[in-house]
Amino acid sequence: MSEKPYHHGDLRAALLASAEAELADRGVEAFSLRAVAKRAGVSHAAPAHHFGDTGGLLTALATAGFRRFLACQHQREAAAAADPVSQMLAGGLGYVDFAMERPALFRLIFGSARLNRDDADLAAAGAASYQHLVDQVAALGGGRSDVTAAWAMVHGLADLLISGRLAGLAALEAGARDALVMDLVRRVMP
Amino acid sequence: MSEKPYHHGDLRAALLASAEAELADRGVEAFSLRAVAKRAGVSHAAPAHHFGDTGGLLTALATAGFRRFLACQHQREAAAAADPVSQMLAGGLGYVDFAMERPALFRLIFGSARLNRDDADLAAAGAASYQHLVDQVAALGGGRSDVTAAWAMVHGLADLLISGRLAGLAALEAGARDALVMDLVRRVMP
DNA sequence: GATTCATCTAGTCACTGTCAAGATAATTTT
DNA sequence: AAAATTATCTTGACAGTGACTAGATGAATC
Repeated sequence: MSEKPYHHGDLRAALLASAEAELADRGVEAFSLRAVAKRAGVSHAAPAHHFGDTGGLLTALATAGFRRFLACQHQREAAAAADPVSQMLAGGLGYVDFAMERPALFRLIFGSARLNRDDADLAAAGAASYQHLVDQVAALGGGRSDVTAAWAMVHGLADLLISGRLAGLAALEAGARDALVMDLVRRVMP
Repeated sequence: MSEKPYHHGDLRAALLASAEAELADRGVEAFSLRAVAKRAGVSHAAPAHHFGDTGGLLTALATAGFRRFLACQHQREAAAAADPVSQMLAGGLGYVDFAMERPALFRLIFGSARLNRDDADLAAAGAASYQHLVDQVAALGGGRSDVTAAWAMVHGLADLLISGRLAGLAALEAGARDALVMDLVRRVMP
């Protein structure tokens, strides 16, 4: 196979990977479409065909990010006991895991103004995440306000952690941090 | 006084005001130094003398923002009863008020990567906000983990609200929303 | 095998942040 | 009061950016 075939093969996936790397390196605010293209070894206008504009690429990245966000929670849940309380605590830990492992992606998903809010895939991925939380709270016999309480607590923890404002908590060894996070989530359980 | 004196008089303050307006209009990610200058009716390089670069202007804006953030809480607290519980609840309401009134500024303060983290004034303003929370929790007899719990809860609420993910809560009439926020904060009190 | 279509490149435009050089006015010094 | 110094602001330049157009390349279809 030649070094530079005109057709990339799976440029869409390659661009998404490059975009995530760029996002992690430079953050949402310094995100550059041309830098993504350069990283993928492709011309500066190549992304346009697959994603339209920058917002389209970021939206696709956020959609994939939402799915991995859920996967992160499922991973923790699979390693936990099956009772609703343990499952909910595990979900919270997965939430925080994702934020700390991919802070820029977390911020993109939950805070960026550059996403196409009316994108169907993105909305579906976001709704799936929300539904997961609702299910967990329902399994505990909780209602609307319990969902809000749990979400706000875990989300606040995650956001403050990656902003560096919970330095004491962030500096803890992983096990100790998990214990503290679980303690906090327990406070808002129905 | 002529229409366009060479020396502005108080360009620094004027630029800060323009910057905040720009921030509110276009968000952190689309923030443009040149647009700020144009808005203030001044040449594109004028801001550099007062703030250095874009990060410098945003840092100054964030510093002022932190002070107004505290003022927003004080305003609520002044209207509340003097007991520690009421004061703490009022502080939480002020926290959310600020976020909903100036979402972009809130995001800048707590999330932006474009701030000079080692700026002394910014650090001091941030520390003052944190200290206020610590004091309120201490007045309730709470400790470290209570501070984290309260902060995470209120911050998570604020951040989710301005991201549009708590549409149900955001749509509530102000009084009803306040009641719900207070109910949630009460859950994490020591 | 010819045509059609998807994919990618190259070039352009207005806009951005930052730097350097110069113009203008206020302040200080003498 | 006059001169020198300093602070403030403008102008012009540069590389980098997102988006658009036109065109080149190769795969798929008929």
